[in-house]
Amino acid sequence: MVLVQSLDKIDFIYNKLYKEYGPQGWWPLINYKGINPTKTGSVNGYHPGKYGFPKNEKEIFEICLGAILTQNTSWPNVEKALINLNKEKLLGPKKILESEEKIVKECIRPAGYYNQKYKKIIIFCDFFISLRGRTPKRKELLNLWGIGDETADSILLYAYRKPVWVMDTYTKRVFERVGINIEQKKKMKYEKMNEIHALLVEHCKRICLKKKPKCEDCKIKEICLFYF
DNA sequence: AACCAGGACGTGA
DNA sequence: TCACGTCATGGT
Repeated sequence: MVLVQSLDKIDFIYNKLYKEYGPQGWWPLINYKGINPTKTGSVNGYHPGKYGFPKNEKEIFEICLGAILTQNTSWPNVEKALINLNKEKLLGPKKILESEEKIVKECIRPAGYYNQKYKKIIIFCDFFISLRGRTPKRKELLNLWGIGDETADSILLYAYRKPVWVMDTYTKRVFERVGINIEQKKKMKYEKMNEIHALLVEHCKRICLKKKPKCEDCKIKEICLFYF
């Protein structure tokens, strides 16, 4: 116990969850499906243990689009939309802008909110082209209609490999439970930031954020303020 | 068959 | 600031 408390909580969580779940291979890319046989319903595993993604502009764009499409939406639905777009050869900003509204909306329909998300995507395509390959600033992303804190940080972390925290429902949940002040989050190298966020998502899906949390199976319960 | 998913925005208090 | 309604499909 004393030893645990003396360790940094973030490191403790990272080590425990990594040992339990293994590398998660985020962000999902549709051309790297199913490499990792481990899964929890929504995820097939992608490129676990490899942090060299995205490898090109197309993959960067795909991640950005996925980040928008997955707003309040389960990943399988997003994946359907991305596969549809890919089939229509629309996984590129210019292609989408040149395409008919009807076509694009039909592709992204499985991801839900397709009217709103179409609008968000069009705005983002414009912005993405204007970047000409450079990394966007967080404020620039937030200025875009349809991109809030979480989507912006997801894009920065997974599309542009910036070591930032994505404070989504899952991360907030664990931080709250183990008593990590979200104002004093520790920054680490990109690879670790990438992995720990994915691990927190996996942990919440399996254990912490289920209707009835499975606290008995939780590997980090020793530092949980809600566990007795 | 309700419930909810890797949110963001607009509105009114 | 903050609480609430809206947006929509698909899996459990």
